[in-house]
Formats: sequence, C-alpha cells, structure tokens
Amino acid sequence: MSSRRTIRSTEPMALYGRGRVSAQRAAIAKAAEAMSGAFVAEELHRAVTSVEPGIGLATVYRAISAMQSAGTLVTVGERDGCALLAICVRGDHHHHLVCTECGAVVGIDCPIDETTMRAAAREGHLVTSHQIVLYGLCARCRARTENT
Amino acid sequence: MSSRRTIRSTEPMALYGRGRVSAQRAAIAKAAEAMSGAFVAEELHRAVTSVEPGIGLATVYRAISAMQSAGTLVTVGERDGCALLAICVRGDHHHHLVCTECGAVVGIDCPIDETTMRAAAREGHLVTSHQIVLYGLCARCRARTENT
DNA sequence: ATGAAAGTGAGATTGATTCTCACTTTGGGA
DNA sequence: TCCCAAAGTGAGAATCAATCTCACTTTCAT
Repeated sequence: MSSRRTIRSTEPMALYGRGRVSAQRAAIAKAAEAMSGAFVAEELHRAVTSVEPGIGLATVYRAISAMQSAGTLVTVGERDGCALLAICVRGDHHHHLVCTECGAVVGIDCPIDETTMRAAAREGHLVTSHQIVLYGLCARCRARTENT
Repeated sequence: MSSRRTIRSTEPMALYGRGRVSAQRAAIAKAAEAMSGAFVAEELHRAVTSVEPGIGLATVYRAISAMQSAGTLVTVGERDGCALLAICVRGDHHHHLVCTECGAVVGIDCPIDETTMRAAAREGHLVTSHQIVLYGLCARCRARTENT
C-alpha cells in the first residue's frame, strides 16, 4: 500500500564504511557529495528529495549518523542552532575553515603544536583532544571581495 | 498574589556590564561564580534555586544571555546536547581547556599563530575568526590520575 | 514620589533531533 | 533460486533545550 518505489542503488556506499546498500543511502551519500561546502541536515534532505522524492527526514538523519560514525561526515560548526555538516575524506589529522560567504569548507593543518602542548604541560594540564573551527573567506570569495 | 519575595541584592552585577540590578541577577551571578568549572544552564538553575528558591529557569537563561553579551560568560563546548558554560573574566584573547574529569576550565593561550594564518593565506584563504576548545585533564586531576 | 522601561515567573511554544512501530528491502546461506 | 533474520525505512509522535508570551513587579532617572 506504500507509494515507496524502488530506486536503483548506486555505488558510493563508501561513505558509510559498513552497513547494507539501500537506494536511499546511496542517494543521500551522492547528494552529500554533491553539496558545495557545509550544509545542514534539512538542506541535505531537500537536496535528496529534489532528486528522489519520498525519502524521509529521519532516514537522512540516520544516514548522517552513519557517515559520522564512519568518519566521512563531520560537524564543522553550527548555523542557527543546526549542526553544520561537511563531507570529509581527508585522512590525516586536520581541521576546517568554513567560508562565511559561500559555505565552502577547506581542510587546514592542525595548529596545535608542541608549543601549545608544552605550555599546557607547564601548568600541569594534559591535553588529550581538541576541537577547532576556523571561519573566514575561501580563496574564491576572498578574490571576489578584494578589489586590488 | 505572587509568592515572590524580595531578596537582598548583592553587588557583583559586574558580570552583566549593563542593565538593572535585580536580586535575581545578583544571585545568578554569584552562583555562576561559585560554580567550579564548566556548567550547564540547568545546573546553574539548580545552584541558584538551592539558595534562592523561586527564581525561574527563563530568568536564568536571560541572565546567561546577558552575561554572554557582556563577554563574562562563554560557551566552552557542549555536554549531552546542552551548551557548556563557564565564567571567564580573563581579558586577552585565549581559549579554554575543559577537564574531562572534573569539569574545571583553565585558560590557554591561543595556538593560532602566524604559521597557521600564513598557511591559509598561501592557499588564498583568509581566516577572520576561530573557535577552539581543548579537552584533557587539569593539573589536579592529572596528578591524581598519574601514579608516578 | 512617579512612571516608563526593564526584569520576572509560569507556562506555552519552537524547532532540531530522536524514537516508535509497522512495513519493506537486503543479502548470506540452504 | 528461495528464505528469512536482520537492517533499513516512512510517517508521525516524542524529546527537550532554549525561547517567547503575557500579566505582574521592581528599578531608577527625573
């Protein structure tokens, strides 16, 4: 009785790491990869349903959760109380610069160096993890903004 | 008909920067300063009402908002989906190390240096702001944990 | 002393995210 | 190829931190 129809499944299940291949997840992963820069759950849902109508918001949230567990989707901040997400396949330890103009996300090498660790250690503290987000302008927006 | 009673107002309105002196705000500021380390809105509310019953949760949220605007209260992360807060009166630019053991918050010098800014600039990007939170063990908890 | 503005309490509301549940799809065996 | 237990899904309900509304109270410049 459901109006749910079978959608052809595609291959980029890679973003999930594990789990079954469902047409919905494939469509969601594809849409996530197609997003330009950072996005919010609701935006991803809109993007997916514009291509494959009928995919529920809960399914999108579940897919987001799965990709986050797999480490291929990360939270890069927040916007209006919503988690700001971005696909991230870079393997090494790094952080992200979110363009405040267009939402683009670019990887940035971790600025936490020996100096910081040692300064903390000097006070007796031990840094075990950290969370860093940079905001600014991506190269494209910077070039567009600056009138040399 | 209200059971609200007059509470003596204290002086530490300093955390608000501006605004009128109300007994409630004074009590909230006092409780916030008395908290050991980072806390959540609900915890601050409990702390305040344990001393001055009758103060509403909305009032606590309003006070939090006011202190954040004044820059004396900052968000240092989140815990179980709730904003993790901490009093911060240090004037210079810095960040915080939140002890994952006891919740203590200690100021840490900003690790974003010329190197990072230049690395971003090399790619054409411009970093305008950033957000950093360090997690680890404060000196006290580190000492307690390590059995030399 | 006064009154307009700021602040407050209680409860309703909002809105992102999660959960429930009955149903559908997947995929490793038999 | 068929089976079926487990995984996945859609719709809508439920959560719950945070905000808003509104009638009432307090503050403080005048």
